[in-house]
Amino acid sequence: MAENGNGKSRVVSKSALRRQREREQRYQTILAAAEKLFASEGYHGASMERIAELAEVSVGTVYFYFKNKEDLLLHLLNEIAYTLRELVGSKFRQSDATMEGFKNAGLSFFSEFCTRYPEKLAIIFRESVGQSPGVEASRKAFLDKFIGDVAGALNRLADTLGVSWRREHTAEVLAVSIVGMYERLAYQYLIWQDPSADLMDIADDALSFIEGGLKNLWGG
Amino acid sequence: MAENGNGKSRVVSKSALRRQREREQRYQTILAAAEKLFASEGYHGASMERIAELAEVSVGTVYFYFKNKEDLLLHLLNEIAYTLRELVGSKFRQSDATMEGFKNAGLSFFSEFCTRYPEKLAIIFRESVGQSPGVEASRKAFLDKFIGDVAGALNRLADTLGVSWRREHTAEVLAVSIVGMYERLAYQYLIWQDPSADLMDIADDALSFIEGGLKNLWGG
Amino acid sequence: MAENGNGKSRVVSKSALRRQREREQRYQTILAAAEKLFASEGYHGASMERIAELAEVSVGTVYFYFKNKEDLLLHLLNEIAYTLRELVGSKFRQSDATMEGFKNAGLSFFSEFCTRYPEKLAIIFRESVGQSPGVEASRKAFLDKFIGDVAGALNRLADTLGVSWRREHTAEVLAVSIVGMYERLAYQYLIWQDPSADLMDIADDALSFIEGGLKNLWGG
Amino acid sequence: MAENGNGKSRVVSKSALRRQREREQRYQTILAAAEKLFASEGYHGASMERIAELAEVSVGTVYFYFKNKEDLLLHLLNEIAYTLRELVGSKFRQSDATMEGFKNAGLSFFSEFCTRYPEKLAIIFRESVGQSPGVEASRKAFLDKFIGDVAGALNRLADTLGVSWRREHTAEVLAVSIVGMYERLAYQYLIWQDPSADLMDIADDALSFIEGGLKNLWGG
DNA sequence: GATGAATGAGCGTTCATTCAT
DNA sequence: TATGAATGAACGCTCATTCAT
Repeated sequence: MAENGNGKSRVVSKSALRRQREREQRYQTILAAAEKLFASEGYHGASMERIAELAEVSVGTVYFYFKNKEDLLLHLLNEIAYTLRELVGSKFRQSDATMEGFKNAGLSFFSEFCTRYPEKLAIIFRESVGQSPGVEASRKAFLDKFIGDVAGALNRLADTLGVSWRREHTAEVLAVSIVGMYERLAYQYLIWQDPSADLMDIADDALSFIEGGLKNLWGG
Repeated sequence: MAENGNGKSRVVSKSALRRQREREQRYQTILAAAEKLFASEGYHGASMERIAELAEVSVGTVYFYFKNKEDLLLHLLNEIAYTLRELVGSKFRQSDATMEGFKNAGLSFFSEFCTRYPEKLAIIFRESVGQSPGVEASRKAFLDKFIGDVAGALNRLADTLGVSWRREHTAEVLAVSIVGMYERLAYQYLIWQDPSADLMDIADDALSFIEGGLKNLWGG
Repeated sequence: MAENGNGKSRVVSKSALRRQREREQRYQTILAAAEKLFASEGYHGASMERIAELAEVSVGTVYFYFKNKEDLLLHLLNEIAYTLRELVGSKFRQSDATMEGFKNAGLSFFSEFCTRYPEKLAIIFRESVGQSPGVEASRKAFLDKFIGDVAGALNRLADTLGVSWRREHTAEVLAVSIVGMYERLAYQYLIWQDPSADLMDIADDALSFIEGGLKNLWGG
Repeated sequence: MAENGNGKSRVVSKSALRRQREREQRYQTILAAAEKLFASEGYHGASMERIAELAEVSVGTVYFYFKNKEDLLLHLLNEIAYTLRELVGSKFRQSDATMEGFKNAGLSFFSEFCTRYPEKLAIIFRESVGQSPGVEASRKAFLDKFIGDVAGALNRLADTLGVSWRREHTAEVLAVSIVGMYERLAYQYLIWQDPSADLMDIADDALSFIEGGLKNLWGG
């Protein structure tokens, strides 16, 4: 439309685009308000009214963008899960099949995600736990994919080294274990307490531990 | 009182004892009802009335034994935490400073706790997450102690082998990591899905991984 | 229990009875408040809070006695239906198979029910119309029974006179018609306007009309 | 305007006419959508958004044509009332002062209105009952006119037969009664249940009953 | 004229908690 | 001690209505 000479049509197009942009912005504003409040007051502690207030819209508007409170958490969760996989999962998927790459991917969980987005961390590992079957399903879907990212990297590592796993599910079990380690370390040292030691030292210890565990399995 | 010759006092004593016993029983009945309902309906999904109903007492009675709903969860959590440390933490504390002992202690988490008490598992790792500052504090206190159990075993292992940690907090970090592994493995394979592979194989993979990680750290 | 000499047991019995009485009274108080408000503000216009206020109880108490707003209307409707059948339907059921008895029964609809209970009249013929499938079903159930009362009287009249109906459903159709007459007359002259003529004259006209219709059918 | 030679004005006129036609069409489309939804979901169950959706216009457009929801019901009600008086009331008004004509007019209520427009039937006798003072007033206005149609026919019948009424309001009372009969018969056998007997048999029974009632009153 | 995003008062309902008996 | 009826604050949610575009 922008190509033809019709001024009006261009105007329409412009205003439609602007409306689209505003719509997207409002959606994000509400999501951001929910993120902030869910993290600080807890999912149940944050009322829809307070979320609307913080987003500077009316309750009705929140319900215009999200079906209900659970839907809001669900979308927030998916957004966070996407961010986490974008920042960290992608590192595992792109890792160059070296131990160094694998460790760096793990490191990015702490440096790129946890410290930069403590609220997202709190929501994905604390607020969304056990809230409802739907949310739990979404959490599982995310974790399965994230575990898949890690397992994929492990498999590529094994391939490169020409070694194989002890059992069919070993790679998956290790991926689950590694994700569990990351999760609890973040919970312990970032949600529950400030890291008394430097977080990078903590990550380094954990990653060396993982590296050793893998090397040993592979007869290193 | 029961020792003196006063018949009446002995009777009183008897009935006092009986009352004491009944009291304790009621307390446990309510706790058991809460455990069942929290695990199946979720903490928020289980109302005090339904808990009272299942325990075959009135709501008022529940409030006689527990200050409020959070207090009920708190006591339940502590009971479960006690059981878990009794069954598993004790193994770490008593481990004979051999790798075998350390692994067996880890194994008992799955065989003695998770499979035998799936409801306790759901409550401690799902239902009590992020419910309130008080509950979080209780969860943290438990996990700190449990992590201490594991760290203690690690330290004894290191002593025996005559090796030392890379950093001051390394043992703690590893303990946190190991507990995180256990937690997520249990969540993944027991709360979210039936283990497609045999649970003992899963535990064996994880424990070998841990063993390797430690050995490697220690220049094994 | 009151028979044995045990004073305490009598006391318990007394207080239990009193509680029972109070319970019943509260139930009736709430029902009465709802009747008043539904009649004056309409079913949708009357909020649960206002009903509670008028009954001098809390909202929670209303919900203790009634599952929800529809349930409240349903119970009210049934109570009113019972009253109506007690006052009027019974007259039809007991009518002595004379035209006089039949007409007197019809008269009692106006004199015993409509004028004495204008609020019940408004609820059963106005407020409960088309409110929900459940309420509609209850209304139908009541009307079917009431129509049955009238049809029964008609059949007894016919028997006595040794006449038979033109068709299988004629008695029912006439009963439906007669009930419809009563209903609309009451709506017109008592809900919508004060009877410009004397209500008893109106009833007399209608009843003579009915009498004539029946006589004529029977070759009178 | 279309008559003058001004081409432009004719074009304007044409488009003005077209616009006028479209306007009328939109109005009717919305009314039809409301009729359908009020009948199937109930007045309160049908939201303005769903009505707009079904009419394939926006909510704003509905509010352009109708002041508010009550206004929409009011217009719908008047439209239906007009149809009913057109189809049935007119028969009473035009009845040739014979009993046959009077009965045929009554018959047309069932054959021309109820069976052909079950949704209109539901709205006028169920959905618009007790919705608001304004709607009740409109309902009353319609029924008064309809009752007037019937009363007029009755009066002409009486005139022809050279008989007079027992009382001043007798004709009106009978008209109200007859309308009530029709209303409830339709509600009972068309809204609540399929007629187990043939509807025309039902109507025939009712009309014979009426005929007899009248004849008898007039010393027939 | 038409749009549809935005509003917000108001609703029905829940449930942890209390307290007279 | 035990009861369970009573409380009422607080919640999630709806939907008729408005108005800038």
